[in-house]
Amino acid sequence: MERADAARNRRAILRATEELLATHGLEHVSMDRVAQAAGVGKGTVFHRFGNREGLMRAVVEERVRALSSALESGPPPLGPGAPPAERLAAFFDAVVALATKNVTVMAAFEQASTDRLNSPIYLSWHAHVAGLLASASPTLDADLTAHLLLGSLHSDLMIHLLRTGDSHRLAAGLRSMIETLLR
Amino acid sequence: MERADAARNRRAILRATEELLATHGLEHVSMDRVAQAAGVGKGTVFHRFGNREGLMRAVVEERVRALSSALESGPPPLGPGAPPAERLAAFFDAVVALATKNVTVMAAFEQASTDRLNSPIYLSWHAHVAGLLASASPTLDADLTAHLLLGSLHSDLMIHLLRTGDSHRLAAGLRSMIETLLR
DNA sequence: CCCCAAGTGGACTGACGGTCAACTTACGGT
DNA sequence: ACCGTAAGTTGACCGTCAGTCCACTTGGGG
Repeated sequence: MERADAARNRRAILRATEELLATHGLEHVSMDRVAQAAGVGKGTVFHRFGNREGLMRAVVEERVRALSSALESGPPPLGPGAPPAERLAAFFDAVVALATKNVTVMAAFEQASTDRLNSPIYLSWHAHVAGLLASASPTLDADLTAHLLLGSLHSDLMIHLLRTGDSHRLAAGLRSMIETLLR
Repeated sequence: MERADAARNRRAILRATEELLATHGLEHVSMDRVAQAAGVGKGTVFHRFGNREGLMRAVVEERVRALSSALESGPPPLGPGAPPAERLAAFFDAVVALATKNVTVMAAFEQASTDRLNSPIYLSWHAHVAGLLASASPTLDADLTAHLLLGSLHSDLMIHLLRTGDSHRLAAGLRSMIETLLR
């Protein structure tokens, strides 16, 4: 079990990280600053989260949890029940919205991550997309296509689209791309 | 003009960087080690290339130069003359082969780069792809689609595909994706 | 051959992620 | 109510990094 003070500190650290990421750029959010902002020693941060990657992953996982559960047990078209093509469209609408609202957090995670493509979040999203693609179109290379579609969530591109004011085009573009691929 | 010793050092630094990247992982290639391996002082490296990003960009540009000139003045289907769809397919075949052979170099550049999408190389590739897409299918969002297709060159994905032995599927997948999109 | 702009080198700085051993504390068992 | 201990906390410390700076050297045009 996790002691009460440990749980309190975990929450404090997560909130401090989120706030620092929101107010300053991700490059100014060092582990020292997180510790200071959370009012704990640096050792505590590392004891809780292992390393920078672990901390950023925890922050991302918090922001993503709602979508994850909606995917596996929510109402259609996001959850099970709707036809694959519709579920795919719904998923990308949702995930693009999520990524747009959390660019900085996602970017911080990507930067700290050594193997993005093996992170639990990416793996589950990839499995979800690949599975739906495969059941909607058996001739497609579902595994690879899933990677290509998920590549659109890369923070580089998100930041670029937000800066140029073109972010609204991403969801639409993906929708029509999916439609074309499954035709 | 660049003095003779300066030119010699520039080449030595570039070669040292390439060799270190090839033999050790990119995370073990520090500016100090590059300087030492090239037999020059660290100050010289920074004087020549500005910063880590500049050095890595220079290495990448060297590896990419042949493709760039083939695109704008080489024989079809890579160069001008062939129909857009064929030029696109040829481009992605070539660029995937290039990226496969130079994963480490590309990865080092990405990691050191602060704004990949505004680097000269990416800008020129994006313009090339977007232009061809637009002329082959006026209804497409060519600009966005070009970003999505070029996302497949991200080193994360390349490394993953190489590790799992699936790299050969990338070129094929892109070919059929382009064909589908332009149909 | 001389001069100086161009080039060089490496000690130095500040910041970083991560470690660790000494210290403190929550809390289940008695 | 108290105590023993496993769990948690801490910040000084470490090695490494990218980048700076200035005293010094040198290529090569006039």
